[in-house]
Amino acid sequence: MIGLIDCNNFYCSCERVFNPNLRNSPVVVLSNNDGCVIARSNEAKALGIAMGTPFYQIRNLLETNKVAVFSSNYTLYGDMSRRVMMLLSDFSPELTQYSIDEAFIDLNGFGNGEALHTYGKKIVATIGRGTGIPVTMGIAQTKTLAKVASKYGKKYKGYEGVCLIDSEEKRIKALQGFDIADVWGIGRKHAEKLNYHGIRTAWDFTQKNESWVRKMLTVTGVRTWKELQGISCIDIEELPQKKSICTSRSFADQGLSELTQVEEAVANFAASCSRKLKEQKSCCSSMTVFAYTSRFRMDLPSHAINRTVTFPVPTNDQQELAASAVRALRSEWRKGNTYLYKKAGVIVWDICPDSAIQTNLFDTIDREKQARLAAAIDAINRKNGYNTVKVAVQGNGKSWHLKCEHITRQYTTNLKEIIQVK
DNA sequence: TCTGGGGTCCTAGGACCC
DNA sequence: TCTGGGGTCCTAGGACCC
Repeated sequence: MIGLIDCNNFYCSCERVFNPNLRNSPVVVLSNNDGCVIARSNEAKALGIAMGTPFYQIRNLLETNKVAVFSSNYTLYGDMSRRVMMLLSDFSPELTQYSIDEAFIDLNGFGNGEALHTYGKKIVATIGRGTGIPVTMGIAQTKTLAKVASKYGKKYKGYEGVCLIDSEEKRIKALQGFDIADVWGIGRKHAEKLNYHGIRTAWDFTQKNESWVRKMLTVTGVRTWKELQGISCIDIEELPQKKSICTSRSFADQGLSELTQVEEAVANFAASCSRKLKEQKSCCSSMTVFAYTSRFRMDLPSHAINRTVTFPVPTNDQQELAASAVRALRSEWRKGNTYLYKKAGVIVWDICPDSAIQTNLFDTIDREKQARLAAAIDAINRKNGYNTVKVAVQGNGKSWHLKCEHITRQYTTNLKEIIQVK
């Protein structure tokens, strides 16, 4: 059996831990730049606030209903997630973290029926007590069925946070009452397609034959189809290395029009990619720099910059990445350019371990010297904070900024911002 | 006026090889 | 007039996830 532990309305719950007076009132958390709603408490969902709604469109609704609004505080959420996962790891030798707020655990050998149910309740209670984050657990034979179970667990209070699908009768009943669009792996497009063919519930879907499913939804659809029947076939490995790493941001208000502004942004995104590469001990061989105008402003001229460069030798060097990103941007920048760029980013690809680098006979950089410099810079930054030492082109942070007018403190990761008791 | 960020996997089609 | 057969590799785009 497999258990799925899913934190309820995770970002909202994190904020509530430090603002307990909000425990029973509506809360939303906004995306970067205070752009869209990306997390909602149950009370906020009940007000009809949809996921992804632009903030400005519902500002009045939020005020009228006294909804607490927070800018996203990823430092806080990341740390709370770490705490949840740490507690959870005590309950099973096999834990696979699937996202910031979800993990699968292997429950084989932990009994069945009532015993398993009791064990689940113990997990939910322990995490709730240890972190203040409410979680729901779904238990079933496959990951996809565990997802189904956890949705039932969230929907009906009677389950007290743990829903178990452990018999053929329960499986059939669960699938018959489950909208196909809510199945893990079935997105909007696939749901439309299946609806068109008369499939409304997960059960309807399981009644089709394999070749039909393959034709409609390719091999990934077949996996979902099998999993719903209790045949486990989705493997989620702890990804040892990411295959691509991206850092991108939207810019506040209308966007940026000056080359120097976008350069500064792109240099910082490249530096962030360098840091992420180093965290997973890897280097990249190519990089894409992109910038584009707002896709919503039909009244303004639109433009997209997208340039990929390759490196002679795989690298994670902050200076090399930042310099290359800026060069790539400049090479695409049109003279007299007056576009308003709303978003930009840097992606690094072709990632390999930093221990297995193929050197280049025609390399012009003294890599040993550069590595010593980078190590010195990293050491200073580790001690004094990220970006204490940086490349000049990264600027002073004044050329562009993110909007985050409702951000809370870093309660758990910064001593200066620790919670105060009156 | 204002509309997020970061990933993975699969397929079709083009370029290229002999 | 008529133009093969069988591969591999790469990329862009579309689908999905949170």
